[in-house]
Amino acid sequence: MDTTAILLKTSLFSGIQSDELSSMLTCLSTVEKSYKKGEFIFRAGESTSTMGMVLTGSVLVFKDDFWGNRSIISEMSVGNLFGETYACTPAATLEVNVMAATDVTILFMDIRRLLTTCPSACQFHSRLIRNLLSVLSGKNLMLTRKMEHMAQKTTRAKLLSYLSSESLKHHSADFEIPYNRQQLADYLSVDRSAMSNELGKMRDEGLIEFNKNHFHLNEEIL
Amino acid sequence: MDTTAILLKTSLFSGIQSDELSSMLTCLSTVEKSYKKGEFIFRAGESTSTMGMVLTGSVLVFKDDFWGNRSIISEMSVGNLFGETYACTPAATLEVNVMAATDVTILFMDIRRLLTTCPSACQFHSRLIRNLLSVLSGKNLMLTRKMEHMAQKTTRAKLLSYLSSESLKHHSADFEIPYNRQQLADYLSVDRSAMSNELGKMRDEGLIEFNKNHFHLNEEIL
DNA sequence: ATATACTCGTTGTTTTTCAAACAAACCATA
DNA sequence: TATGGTTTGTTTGAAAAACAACGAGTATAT
Repeated sequence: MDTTAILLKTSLFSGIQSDELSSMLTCLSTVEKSYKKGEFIFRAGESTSTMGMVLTGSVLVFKDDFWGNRSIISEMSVGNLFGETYACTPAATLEVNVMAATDVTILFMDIRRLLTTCPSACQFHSRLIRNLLSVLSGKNLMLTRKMEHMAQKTTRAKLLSYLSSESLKHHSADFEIPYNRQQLADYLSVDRSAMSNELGKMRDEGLIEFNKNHFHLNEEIL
Repeated sequence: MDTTAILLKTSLFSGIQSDELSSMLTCLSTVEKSYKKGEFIFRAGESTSTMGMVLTGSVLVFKDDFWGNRSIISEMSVGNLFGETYACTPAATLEVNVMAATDVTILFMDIRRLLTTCPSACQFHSRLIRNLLSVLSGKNLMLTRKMEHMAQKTTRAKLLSYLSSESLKHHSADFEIPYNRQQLADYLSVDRSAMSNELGKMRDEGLIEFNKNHFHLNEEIL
């Protein structure tokens, strides 16, 4: 699938016509770039006036604290935006890292072109800005839901909270999660081995089944 | 201080001239309303197309889970917006509660007036929308910072993470926090008594001093 | 095919949290 | 000033999590 086809499906470009897109991309000074798995796309401490959109592959957004503990904020796959928060407040320096979770291609956009150019000059600026508003409020929702998982007291409760919400999101008791065990532990802020242990117990008790990244929730917890 | 003076200082109305304000307020169908401490302003499960701004007093934004555990997301004081995330996505129902933390007066604004009216009809709409963008990205920052506190493993680490960030915010080793003990525990997702215990130990070890809501961080942890 | 690195599960020990109950301090107000 | 309600601090045993170390399995690259 080419870049245009991908973009037209994203929430940022929702409502934009295919023939309008190319002039918008020029207007936003877009640059496409590829990264290998494990490479940093943004690093905490840097500042940026561009935001990125995942075109292929996926990225991880995370914070590392002073002691090296990693806290994963989210995984972003095709069509998702990252860095827009910092690009919106140019004074701020990045507080998060963004790393390629797989080989990825990223489309960078200069957000200043979106915010500072006179909106009436291009009639689609205002549409883009309102789309961006909706992207940001979606992220707020995502963050408050993640906090709900983290707020649970026990590892088991955190897992159930997360797995239930994934099940809801996928409209199915079967689904794949985008994290391996260590990443899931870093996402929920728990110890990996303790979490692995807890998953095993939950399987023994018949609550869930899983194989690698595939999970199935049994009836009793739905 | 009258409503106009308050509003002109808020980030939502930043850059708006005093003489423009009153027509904007009409345009946004604003309604002012008072609540007693403890009253609900929004309830999870409801839907809303209005967002609120705190004019006097303060409110708490929180989630209660099925078992009655409360997770406080944030306290909002004068000038802060709430509910804008849900007002931005009209389909969504509220996932949080908003309660008066003190006696408060709230200014409600119809966000649809902001989003759906033709932006060119009123030249200040676009300014407001961009301000709203900046408010939302500020909230994203706030949420990721809060997550950083919650991601810490021990109660002590959570407290230190939170208190340090408050100290930074106030540019001082002395500051007041907006929460009582139970609220702070609900904010950090820890047990109140264990937290109280930990605070006591930290005082004994000379790391911090506190009296009610006033805290002082000693040199060794700055 | 082999070496290497990575992932995942398991175990036992140590540390922390949880939950409940109670005491002390504080506040509003009658 | 007396009183009742609220907030805060303290203690305790029981439960849970964190930690560290190990081994098996899997994938990857040479």
